[in-house]
Amino acid sequence: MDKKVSEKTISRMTLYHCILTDYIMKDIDTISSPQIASLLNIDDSQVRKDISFLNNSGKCRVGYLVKELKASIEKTLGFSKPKNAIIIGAGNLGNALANYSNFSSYGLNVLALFDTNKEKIGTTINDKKVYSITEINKLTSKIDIDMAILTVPREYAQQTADLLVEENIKYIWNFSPTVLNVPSEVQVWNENLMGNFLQFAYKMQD
Amino acid sequence: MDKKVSEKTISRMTLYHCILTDYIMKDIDTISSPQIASLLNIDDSQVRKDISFLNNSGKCRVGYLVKELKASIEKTLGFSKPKNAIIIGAGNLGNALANYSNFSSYGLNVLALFDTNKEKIGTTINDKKVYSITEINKLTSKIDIDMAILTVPREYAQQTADLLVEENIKYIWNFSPTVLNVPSEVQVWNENLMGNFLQFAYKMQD
DNA sequence: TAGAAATTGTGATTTTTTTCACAGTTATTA
DNA sequence: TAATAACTGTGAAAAAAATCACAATTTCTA
Repeated sequence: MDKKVSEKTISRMTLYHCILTDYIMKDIDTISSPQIASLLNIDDSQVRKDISFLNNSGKCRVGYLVKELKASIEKTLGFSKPKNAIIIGAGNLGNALANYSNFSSYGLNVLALFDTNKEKIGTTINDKKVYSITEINKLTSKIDIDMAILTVPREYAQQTADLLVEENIKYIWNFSPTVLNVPSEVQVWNENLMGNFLQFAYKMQD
Repeated sequence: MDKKVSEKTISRMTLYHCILTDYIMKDIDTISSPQIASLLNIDDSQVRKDISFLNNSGKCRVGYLVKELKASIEKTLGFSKPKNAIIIGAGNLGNALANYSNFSSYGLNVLALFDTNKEKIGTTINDKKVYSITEINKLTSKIDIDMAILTVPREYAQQTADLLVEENIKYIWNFSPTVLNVPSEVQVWNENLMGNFLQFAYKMQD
């Protein structure tokens, strides 16, 4: 691993990546730091400093080569190593995520879903089977699961997380609006849609 | 409006709010800063400093009163003023969000959905009607819409945003994996699920 | 071809955020 | 009741992040 890049820089890089993808669709070959900066309402030197962590150099008076820069970001963000994931909770959100076909092009392979609802068990969502959550061990014992995507209702979130910890899953992408209590070796990424709305709402009351 | 609270503090407050909601469900009356801090893996003085922005005081040796603290956070985060929203794009994600019954208890009222797909137009999702996007003006001219939730595919995101700007909508909660180009008076909050995954994936490669 | 303009890359500076350290307070325990 | 332990609240210090400023370079224009 190269030098450590801060979480803030990584977060911005994912936005640069969006912009670059758009530019490629529009067949534009080059992009400058002031262009990126103005789309994101940030300082252009910030953009250049972020890019300086990649092994990438721009051209004076021209900017960066879009494709090259995109590839550099992908390398740093680790697109290269695909990750196996399971979705726990086949409700609306679990469904939406299972149908999100973009995931695989970003290196995230959703292998299956798990739920407790008997009507859902046995069905298929976007070619992925829905299993009973009691069968989770049958999968985890066979295949290395890198990540669980947790979309169960908040009242079941903690007990489901406990189960995932037992199954030795180390990374949980948590969409339940609750803070999970897990051992320190397990990492949780809180999506917290409700919280994000509240943050946005706070900005709105200006 | 009171003193300005930083975005980082607000972001943490939404997590404190989650924790407090859990504590209420568990019938626990008090909580201390070290308790909150250990759940979030942050410093306890950070928690206290954040709380100091609220008009709320804790008790030595006891901590904070859960209900009181939750109410203070809600006041600061502006739960009080309900916001009218429309969802643009009745696909999987739009569907999931329309079904998210929690929204209203956080002050977000989804009034309707809009789509271009004729099979969806006229249907109802969780008591909310789906209209043709060409009819958007009929609603915006009658009712004050505070926010649009954008869940259309990336290739339509910009043109849809342009339409929303025309309709004088000032806040866009953008779930498309693209950076929107809008006038400076319009505020965009990028949800960027893909980007968040990439950020998490970066943490995974340690 | 000379001057102007646009851009990168990066040290230095400033601002913001986090952490530290500890006085002051209160409940608990021996 | 006195000592101890567990808190809060907050200035001071440290660390991190963002911005500034500018030299160096390249393209464009007249």
